Amino acid sequence: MPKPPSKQPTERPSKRPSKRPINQRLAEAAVALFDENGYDATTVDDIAARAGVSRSTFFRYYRSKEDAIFPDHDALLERIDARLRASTADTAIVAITDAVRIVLAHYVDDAEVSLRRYRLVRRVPALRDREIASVARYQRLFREFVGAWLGDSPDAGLRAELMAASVVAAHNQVLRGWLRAGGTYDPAEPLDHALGYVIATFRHLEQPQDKDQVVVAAFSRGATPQAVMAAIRRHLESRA
Amino acid sequence: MPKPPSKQPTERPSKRPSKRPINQRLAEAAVALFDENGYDATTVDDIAARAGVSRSTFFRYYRSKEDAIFPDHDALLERIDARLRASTADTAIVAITDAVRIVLAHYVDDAEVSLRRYRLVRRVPALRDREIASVARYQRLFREFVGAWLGDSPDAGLRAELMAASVVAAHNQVLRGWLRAGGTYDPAEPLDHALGYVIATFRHLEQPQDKDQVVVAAFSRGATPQAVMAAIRRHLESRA
DNA sequence: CCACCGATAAGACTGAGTACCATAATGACG
DNA sequence: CGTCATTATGGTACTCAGTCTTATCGGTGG
Repeated sequence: MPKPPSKQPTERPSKRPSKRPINQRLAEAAVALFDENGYDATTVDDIAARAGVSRSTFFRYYRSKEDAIFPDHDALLERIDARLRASTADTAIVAITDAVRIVLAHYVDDAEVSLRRYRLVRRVPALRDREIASVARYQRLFREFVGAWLGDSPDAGLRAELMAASVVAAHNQVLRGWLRAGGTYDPAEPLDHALGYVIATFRHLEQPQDKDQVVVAAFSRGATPQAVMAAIRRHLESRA
Repeated sequence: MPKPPSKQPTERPSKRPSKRPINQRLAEAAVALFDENGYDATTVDDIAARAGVSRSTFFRYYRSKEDAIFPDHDALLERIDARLRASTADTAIVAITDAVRIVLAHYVDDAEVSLRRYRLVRRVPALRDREIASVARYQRLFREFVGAWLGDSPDAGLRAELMAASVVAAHNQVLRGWLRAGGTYDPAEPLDHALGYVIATFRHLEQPQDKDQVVVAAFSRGATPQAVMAAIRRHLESRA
């Protein structure tokens, strides 16, 4: 198997004509050519030529032509995985929230690149499918995490699938809105809103026994307000 | 552009050596060869040869090698679209439920084919990605339908995305369970259970104003039970 | 200076997918 | 029964992605 170059091949290169690392030059050349001539009309040779390297070198850095557009998906996937693994059962929701925030931040931090890629991916079916497949891998991570979290409770599989799908869908909805708007605002608040929506959804389902329940309480008319409050508090806390 | 053969090219063919229509013969040859030699090791020439036609003919029936495995996705997509369109706002939930049932039934009706395809898709990344992209198209249909249904209510976009994702995830969860079990049971009940779960989830969210609300009522100690009931009824009905 | 080693280049090869043209089958019609 | 138009099919050539193998380049340590 072809081993990828050990590191940034030239941290401080002694070569004259090119200073940026080759993988960046290739990615930039790819995006530029895709913009200019379209995805299908651009060959790998074109990309390599503009980057000033050979076709062989292109494939040493990217497994495929599509890969040049999604250079950092694998690294991001690993960060998400790491964040999820670094959590216990009682911090699961925080871990999920954090993980989604990491993904969104990754796009926002590189708004320029994200927007250009978005415009490109939107009109090239092959790239769209590729991106969808990537999203499915995130969803799989979340599903496995939630599944392990829920253990073997009833419907654990179904709930894990639904939660993962909802979390990813919420993220995508927020991200797409931000991209469509040209990245002109901070999507942090919309994301929290969307995630809050999702979490509220499933929190309700986790305590189905409480739904539609009506509590009727009767107190002696002479009871002090403190006594009434104490009784109510005892009742509420017995539920938790 | 190459026009696909107008109809089943030979309803009752006069040719001797082959009676089944060519598209079926090609699909069967493809699946058989993929089973025997693996997906990558099978070339389009191999498939065409086993089906007794030329390579050109293969590409006239299927746009790509992958297409031979998913011959009926387009037709199914159109059926779903038709079912969704044939509904009004107040029958939306029924339409969604029906549509999902149609998809599942499509797999169950051809259990043999579905199971073989499942085993194949599971271990060929290219096919997995392709299938994921197909699922995304279903999800898109549902999303657009739900979005139109919700109109411009607050968070309509987010809710449409979440509902569509949940409906599709529920279907996938049920289908995968059935496939993993070798198609040995009727998944209709599990599907209804899963869809019920999803519908309950969002029904709760549609009345968010009631959540976490506590009602405290005080009545004169001498009030008759009828008077208390009447007061409660008035309060509840004022909410509806 | 030499030996080694990783990065790159160069070229051959397979196979998917496209385009184009030639030919065989079919079906309608006189 | 022949003719003509239509349509499915076969065949061939081409582009390009992706793989593989070999050669060259450049630096580094001995």
